[in-house]
Amino acid sequence: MHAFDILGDPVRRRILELLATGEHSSGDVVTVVQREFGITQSAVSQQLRILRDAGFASVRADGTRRIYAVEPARLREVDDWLDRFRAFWLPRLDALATEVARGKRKRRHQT
Amino acid sequence: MHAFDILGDPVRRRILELLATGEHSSGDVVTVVQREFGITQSAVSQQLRILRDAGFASVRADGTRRIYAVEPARLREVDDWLDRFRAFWLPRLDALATEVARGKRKRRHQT
DNA sequence: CGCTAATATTAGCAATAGCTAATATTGAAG
DNA sequence: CTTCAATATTAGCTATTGCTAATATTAGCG
Repeated sequence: MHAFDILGDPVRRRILELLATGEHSSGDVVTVVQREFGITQSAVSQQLRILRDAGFASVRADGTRRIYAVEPARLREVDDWLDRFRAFWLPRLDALATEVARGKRKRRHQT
Repeated sequence: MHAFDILGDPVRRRILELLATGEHSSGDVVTVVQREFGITQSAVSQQLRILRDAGFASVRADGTRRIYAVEPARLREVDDWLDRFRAFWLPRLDALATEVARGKRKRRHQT
């Protein structure tokens, strides 16, 4: 499934924003999302599963808790896709910045 | 409408990829998308309208032709949203790269 | 004008996505 | 080994989305 299909949902985006700040238990995520979107625990759990299955998040058990963390690879795909548009808002990188940008791009698909 | 909602469709993404390489007439877009997705002119035109309405593309008339161009602002939104995850794949920018990255970020929301 | 080419619009249909309600699973603690 | 708390799963409903087919619009040209 394409990265953008996953990011097309506001609940999933919100969950990822939350995970961007650090690990969180399923319960934590439910609390926040429930407050902001007014949906059930079930709905949040389903979205967490979608994020897992799509490789945007990983889980580990901590007793009866499930601790979720963001998995950056799929988000890098989005960043890579944007490369083709960067020329529009970075019309001319000077030599130095170009080097850095190149280095950054090369480093991709390694980790 | 959120940028990601627009980018969640493969036809729309393909159209934007096409426009990233330069301006194209509606007909050009139809030809390419039709070949790759097998959908009608109508469907493509509807997607072009969605891209226009959402601010991802602009049009100008050239006789009976409509020439489409990519409008980068909405794509920058996506780039901005990704900022919160960049720390995951750029764990430590050296001083130089940091300067460049900062400059880049500051320049946003100006144009 | 009347015709044609290029494009846009509309109505209606079908597939999918995301939700709720109900239920299942799993681990810890008494 | 039962009970409770945390989380996941399933079935089924509904709203939305993207499509086709048909039709409308507009510009250029004879």
